[in-house]
Amino acid sequence: MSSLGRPRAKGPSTSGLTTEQDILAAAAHLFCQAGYGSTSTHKIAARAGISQASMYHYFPGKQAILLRLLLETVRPSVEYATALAERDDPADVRLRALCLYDTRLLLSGRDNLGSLYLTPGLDQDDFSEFRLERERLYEVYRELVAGVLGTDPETARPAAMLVIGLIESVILRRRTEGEMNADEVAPAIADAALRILRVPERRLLSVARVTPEAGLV
Amino acid sequence: MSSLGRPRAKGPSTSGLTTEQDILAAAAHLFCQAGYGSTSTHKIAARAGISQASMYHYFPGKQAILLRLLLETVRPSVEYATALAERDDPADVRLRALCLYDTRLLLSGRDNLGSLYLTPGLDQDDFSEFRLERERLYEVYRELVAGVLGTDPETARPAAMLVIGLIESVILRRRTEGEMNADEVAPAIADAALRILRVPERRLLSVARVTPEAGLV
DNA sequence: ATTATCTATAGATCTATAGATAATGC
DNA sequence: ATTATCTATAGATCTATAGATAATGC
Repeated sequence: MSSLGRPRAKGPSTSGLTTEQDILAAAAHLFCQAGYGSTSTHKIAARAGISQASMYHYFPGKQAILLRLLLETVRPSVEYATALAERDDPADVRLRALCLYDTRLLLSGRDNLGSLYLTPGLDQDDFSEFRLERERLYEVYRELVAGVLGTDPETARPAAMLVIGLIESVILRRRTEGEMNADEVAPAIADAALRILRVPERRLLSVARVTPEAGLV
Repeated sequence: MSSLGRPRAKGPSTSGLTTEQDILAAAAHLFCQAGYGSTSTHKIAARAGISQASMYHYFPGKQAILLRLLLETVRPSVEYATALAERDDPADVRLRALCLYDTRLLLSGRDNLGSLYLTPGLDQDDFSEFRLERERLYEVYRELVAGVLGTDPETARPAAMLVIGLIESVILRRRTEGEMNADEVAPAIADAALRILRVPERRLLSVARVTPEAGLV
């Protein structure tokens, strides 16, 4: 823990994190609480325990911080999904696992990081990297839904959007209702996703049996 | 159309709306595009065709504008829902009608006004009036879902949240995917809502038959 | 020498108010 | 006289940069 550079005016970080991580954590909290637009670089720096100017040593601006947070949030999902896509379990089993995983992810963590997806302006060029990752995730959903329905992925698009919408609705729900018990909510969401796709109730029972609550992979 | 007061510097409103409505429309557009926090009173005024200071003649600040927009968006839903709650059609028929109505409402209008529900900070005191209205709407959902499930409304709460989440997911979808055909999406959402509640497929067919696409009431 | 931080600050922007002004109404 | 607007502006805040400084590394 030798510390290079001039020491912080307000004392060293007590978080045990790097300064970059302190900044990301501070921004995550403020973006989720007050919103991206209402959060100034000064407030982020203050919460991270550094001066406003020091932030620019790590990020060229607020936008770059948001992009990093978005990527860090979507990437675990994409990785899990692409791993799932290569397995040969039945499609409904894999889809249920993905729903469980994503719902848990959205309900986990101290801040409602999923709510960053709701930030206006993500259709701007600067966020194309995030949009691309998200598109990869959506693609896996389409493939799995296609597998369940017995159609091709393009035909499955509207149904997949219903499923994705249901999953992402936990972001809004966490916002309005506060914290929830993921072990109750996640299976309820996953089952609802399969019901939307008309998976019969008796099939649901056996799918639930082979999906360990921890998810596959 | 006699016009009281000093004329606007940039010429009279071409919208045919009152100045108050011009302000609300301008704010709606900017809040939805750039987000509440990133929208200044100056930008709102500029889009409304008045000076920044003139805005304060109509609203004490940005927050009051947001509140008005939120109330104007949620109230039609609440009215439709409470009217529905008093009818004696079967619960599944009424729930389907409400889902159709709300989905259509969220998909209608030039701006994605539903996305204002996603604004951080609505848990602040200043928005209690909006939260109360929204709670009234949610209550009707719980009653109708309870009717479908044959339980009491409190027991129906988790299932109702799934349905509400599904409906509200069209806000996110409109944000990410752009405009959609409400006549395709709304029935798909409504049917999915009933499937989540395990309404059997054959019952769905007859429910769809008695729900005129325009909804009840 | 290198690094991570700092302080200071210019210039932009933003909010909210004071007070003037250009219409109509009486 | 009343009203809806305006212009002007004080004071706060915000972003981004320049340049200084207090550590460690060599």
